[in-house]
Amino acid sequence: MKTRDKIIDCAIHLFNEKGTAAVSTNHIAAAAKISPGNLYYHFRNKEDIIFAIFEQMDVRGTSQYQSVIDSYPSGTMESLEHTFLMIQKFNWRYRFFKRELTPLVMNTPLLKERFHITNTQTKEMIRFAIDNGIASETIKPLDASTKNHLVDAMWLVALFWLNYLEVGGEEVDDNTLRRGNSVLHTILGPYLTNNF
Amino acid sequence: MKTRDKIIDCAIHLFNEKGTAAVSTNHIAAAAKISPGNLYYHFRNKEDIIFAIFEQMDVRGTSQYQSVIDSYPSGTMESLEHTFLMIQKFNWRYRFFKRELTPLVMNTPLLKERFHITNTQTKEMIRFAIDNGIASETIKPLDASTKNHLVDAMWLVALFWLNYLEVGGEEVDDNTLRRGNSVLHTILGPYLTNNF
DNA sequence: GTCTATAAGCGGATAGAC
DNA sequence: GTCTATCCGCTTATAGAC
Repeated sequence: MKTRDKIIDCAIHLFNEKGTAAVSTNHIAAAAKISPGNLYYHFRNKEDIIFAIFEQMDVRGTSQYQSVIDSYPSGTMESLEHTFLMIQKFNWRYRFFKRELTPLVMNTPLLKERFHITNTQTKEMIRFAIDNGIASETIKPLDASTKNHLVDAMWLVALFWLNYLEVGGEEVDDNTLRRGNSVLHTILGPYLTNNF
Repeated sequence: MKTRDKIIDCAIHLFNEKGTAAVSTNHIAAAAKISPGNLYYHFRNKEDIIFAIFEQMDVRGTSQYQSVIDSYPSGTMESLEHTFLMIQKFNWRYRFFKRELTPLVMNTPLLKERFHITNTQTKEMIRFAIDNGIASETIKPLDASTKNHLVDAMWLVALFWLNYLEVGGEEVDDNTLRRGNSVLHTILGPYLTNNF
């Protein structure tokens, strides 16, 4: 394994354990069993490492999303559920990032810019899925503003469900993740054609 | 103004501007125009200050909630809307706390314990409001799990709407806060008796 | 690419005078 | 209650040898 990747792996692990603020570049170097100087050969600073982690997340996330919609066509309830669970497992893997999402995005200009792109794309995908649902008569026709609010509601739940569980002192496991899915279904359900 | 309160005020302001990690006790002391030593006379450390801020939030929040439900009986749509907007304005005032909610709650045992109480109480209030809505036939009868999921959905939106706006690069103003209200209405609307 | 050594600075925290 | 002075430890970051 390349040193650069080893650094990223150890950083993810430590950040998930203790949060980015409590983890120094020295800690990361020690965990990766390299010298502090070596770490600075590969990265300019901690921010740079965090940004590299974000890029990894972004690339892997896109490819995972692709494999879900290859298996379950967009706009079906199956694809919705599998996408949601995929996102949650993903968020868990990089959980420090979602926990500190707002400060990280706000205080790092580069990250802000890049996250904004991903964020916008994701909302467009949700909108696209809803449109497909309407076209295939899974979802009832919606006026524009209701559709916008549903996109917001669904993306909000997907982004923050993990945080919601953690601040509530709940375990993150299959049960609680599935409950997130049920919450999503409670929101979307009344807008489905065959809900009752 | 008492020194202790001056420290708390300056700390809130600085934390909101730069986040808790970037603000040292020295910065707070300088902003409050007192010596670093004096700060340590009033608080054991930074964590202690954050906890004091949480207590202030908690006390003021409870009293504000009281004045809302004194004006608008629990279970009406007016009370829901006013409560939501009140919470958002409140979250904005202590916005650093909501931005860093998960790390703060997870890494501070004392805060974890206290937040858990508030969190549980709030969910009970939402449930109480829904029950009142059902009793007064504003809300259709709900089975137990749907009710649970609605409580989760509504509290999730109330807790994280500000974060949702900020990570999306949106301004926090009357417009976007009202949009949060609309999202809530899109979620709850189909469960109302007179929605359409 | 990787190491050792180290500079420079900051943050947390305390002692002791007033 | 408030100040000044100060100590320790840690973190970031770089220089230079291998």
